[in-house]
Amino acid sequence: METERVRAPNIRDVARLAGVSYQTVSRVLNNSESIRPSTKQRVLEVIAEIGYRPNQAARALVTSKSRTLGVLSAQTAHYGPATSLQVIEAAARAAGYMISTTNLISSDYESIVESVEYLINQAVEGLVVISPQVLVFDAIKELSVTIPIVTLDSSGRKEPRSLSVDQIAGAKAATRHLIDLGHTEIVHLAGPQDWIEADARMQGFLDEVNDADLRTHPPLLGDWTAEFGYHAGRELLPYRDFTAVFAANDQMALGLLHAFRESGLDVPRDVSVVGFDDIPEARHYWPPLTTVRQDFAQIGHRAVELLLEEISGGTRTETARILPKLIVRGSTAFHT
Amino acid sequence: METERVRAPNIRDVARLAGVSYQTVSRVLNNSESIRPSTKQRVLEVIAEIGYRPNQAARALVTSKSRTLGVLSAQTAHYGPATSLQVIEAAARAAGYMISTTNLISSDYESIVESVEYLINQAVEGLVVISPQVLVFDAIKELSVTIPIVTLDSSGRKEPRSLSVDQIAGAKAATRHLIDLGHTEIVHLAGPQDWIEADARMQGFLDEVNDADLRTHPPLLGDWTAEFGYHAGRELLPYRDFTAVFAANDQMALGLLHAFRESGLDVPRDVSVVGFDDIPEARHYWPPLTTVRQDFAQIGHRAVELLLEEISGGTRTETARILPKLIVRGSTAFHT
DNA sequence: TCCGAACATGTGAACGTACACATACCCGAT
DNA sequence: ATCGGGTATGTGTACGTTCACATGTTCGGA
Repeated sequence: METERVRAPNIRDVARLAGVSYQTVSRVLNNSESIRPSTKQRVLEVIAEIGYRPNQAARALVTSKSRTLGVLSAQTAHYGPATSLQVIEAAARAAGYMISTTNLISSDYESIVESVEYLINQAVEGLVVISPQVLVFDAIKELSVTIPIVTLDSSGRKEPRSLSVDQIAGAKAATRHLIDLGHTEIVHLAGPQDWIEADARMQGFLDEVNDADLRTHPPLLGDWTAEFGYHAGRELLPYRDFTAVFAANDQMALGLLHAFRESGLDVPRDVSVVGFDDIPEARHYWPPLTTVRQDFAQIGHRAVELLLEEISGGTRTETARILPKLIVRGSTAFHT
Repeated sequence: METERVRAPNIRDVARLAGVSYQTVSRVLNNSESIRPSTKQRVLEVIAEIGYRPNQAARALVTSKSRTLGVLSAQTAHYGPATSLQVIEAAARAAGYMISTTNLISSDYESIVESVEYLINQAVEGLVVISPQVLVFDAIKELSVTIPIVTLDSSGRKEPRSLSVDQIAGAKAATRHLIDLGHTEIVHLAGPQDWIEADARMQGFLDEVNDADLRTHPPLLGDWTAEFGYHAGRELLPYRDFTAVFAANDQMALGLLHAFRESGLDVPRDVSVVGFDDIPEARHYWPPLTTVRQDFAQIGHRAVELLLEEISGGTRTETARILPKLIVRGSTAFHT
């Protein structure tokens, strides 16, 4: 029966029990070469036996590397960001990094600055910005952040390292689809304009509508929620000067479907609706939603890849570009 | 023009510039009392001027406190866990803690152990287990984890510190609602049985059905997805020996709605459907879904509260209990 | 005027690891 | 036998902070 162990075992405890110096133990831990296999074996046995775990704080202190990545996100309760986040966490872990997350609740400048500072204080080695809002860039600039950053961008901002999901192309594809079906009066239910993604989708929509010389309906600015989509739908109804709506995400599209159905309109016979994201539920909405698929998992994965590459001194500056894909389902039909 | 600063300023740099000892700076940083206001002021000015940031690693090393909470989660892309996680992160941050997350992808024992070990290696001071699977408890036991744990439990497991959302009561309320509407043939579309939540909901359903002396249909075991709900709905159709379905979450309920509608059945006229969770979209499904609301935000908040309390030496052992609430919408109707 | 207590500040260590460098060991070629 | 060079291992130190303790400083009361 031993006495109560009050202190966690450290590298020197291991060394003593294995009959080697602490430096040898360190070498084993860091997979250094030029260690005799038998020695390594012995050390590993002692480690397993006494349940030694390297002290990350001590490591971080001496190497001045936190092995932590910061993620600045928003809307983490939504499918897209949540999925990306999940993949980022897994990818980072696989690479021996941990993740520190901040979820932006309000989008005022102050809280953004606070979040970025929080991450900086964690000594994160790199930063992933998910679904960035415009102000995030300002905050990063003002704080003169010097660590590598990857933004899951979408615009023409031309940050040196951004992972660009071509939202504009996606929005254009969605709009083009409606035009090809014969629709000439198309309304866009946009996202909040301080979101880069929302802005890009609106841009794509406007571009395509202009190219086709159609009348431009002023877009409605929403907040991504189904609730908003529902109310927007109800407000649109009295006018009936449109035959199709392109919503900036699937949730808002769902709200539209609800509002239209409730008032006796049939989708897609009377109105066509297109969403964006292709969340897993979209194909089970009624009618199944035509939408634009983004591969959130791939986005998260590439983001970590890019970031780690830059942290380890890579110099590649091209921006990765991911193309979203139009998924045609039952919520769109020919305008007759 | 100074030379390139290659090293981040430390506490001694601050001390020198402020004309005090490093210990005084430390005191300022830790809000120690008995510091002359003018001294504190001067130190703070220097800190702001040179952009000094305390080195967390050094702090953690000497205090042997990581100020990190571990979160063991699953399904983080789903609304419920994602919402809880988001709140947990915010609450922890507010308390000066950071969060280290692991998302369980597969539910095999090995990967659970790996995840727990990962968190332990981060030297987390406490552990929150979201939507736990049964095996998680075994893993925690086997690894003889000694840090405080709060599980967002739901069962009668009687862990000393669990935050119990009374899933059984929720499931009973949902089932009772259907019975009150005159339904006697009710099917339960359950979640995966290695999930404690899924098990508890099934339990509540079975209890209520037995209490009412109704015929017990064998529950279907699903995987939480709308896709599964859809296929389950299609498989149920040929039998038509039921008039109501209680799904263990809203997504599966959505799939059911899809399958039923597709085959010409009207919900709620021909079949009533109840979900669970009350995700924000549920009220915009067609028909708007009757479901059981859980306050995921509150859950996350209380979890952190409990955990921090225990970390700081609290000894309260009662389990907090949160009651979900039945939300009646259009997907349920009297059986005629 | 002096003393003691409360207050304010300073000094020496320790936390656990990795890095730079020093040393011991082994083997083959001279 | 001796030397050189690779391989294997050991020793000293630094990282930046907090803690325990030591010292200096101020102020009211005798």
